[in-house]
Amino acid sequence: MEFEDLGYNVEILGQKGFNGVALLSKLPFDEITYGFEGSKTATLEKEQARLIEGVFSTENGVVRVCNIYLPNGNPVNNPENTGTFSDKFTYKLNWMNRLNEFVKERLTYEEPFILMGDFNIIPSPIDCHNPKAWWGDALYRTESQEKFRTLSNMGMVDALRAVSEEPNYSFWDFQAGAWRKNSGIRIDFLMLSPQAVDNLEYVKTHSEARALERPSDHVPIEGGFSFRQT
DNA sequence: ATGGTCGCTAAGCGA
Repeated sequence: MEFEDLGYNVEILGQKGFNGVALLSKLPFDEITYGFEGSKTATLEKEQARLIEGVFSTENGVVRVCNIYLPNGNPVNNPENTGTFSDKFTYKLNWMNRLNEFVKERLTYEEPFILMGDFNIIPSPIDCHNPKAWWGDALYRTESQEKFRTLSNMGMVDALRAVSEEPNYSFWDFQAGAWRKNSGIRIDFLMLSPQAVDNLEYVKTHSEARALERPSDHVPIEGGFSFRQT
């Protein structure tokens, strides 16, 4: 694997052709958590591969980093349109409930904790180019936004919004010339515990990556920290 | 309202 050749420690939780998350680290992993179940085998048996967490030791203490791929949840309604939510949207809401419980526990540790990844949530109108077009979508409806807001209510801070009021989109669809029209959305975040916010130096959205050849539809969000002695 | 574009994997699905 080429990332190992570059000196990274690599941990992956993946389901080929479906879901997957990974962490690369130059520091060794002290602990790894695969999904809400914790172990790789239990998680792959019982749930989708959407969460991986590593704990690292620095000379100034521990840092906990969790990468997620939150379910998309579309289409929201059942095809018969009886007003009932689809299995996919229900899975999304339940997954968010479990995430919120997971984060609540992490916050009791009072560690620098970084929760990052594809949240598949557009938190507010400023986070999309055309709010009207997204209304009712699984990424932009009250049920989803409320559960995302629970993270802030518990004390997690949206790192980008701590430093910028500009839209800073992280995703532009491959379809309908979305990149050309700057019809983007901000759905990828670094959410920080208070102890992580205290050490945040900068956040940078690498929108230039969307103009590469054969790009991803997402772009990287870089967070810079300088962890001090505690 | 539909289809628009990708990746994965070899037809159709999910995003």
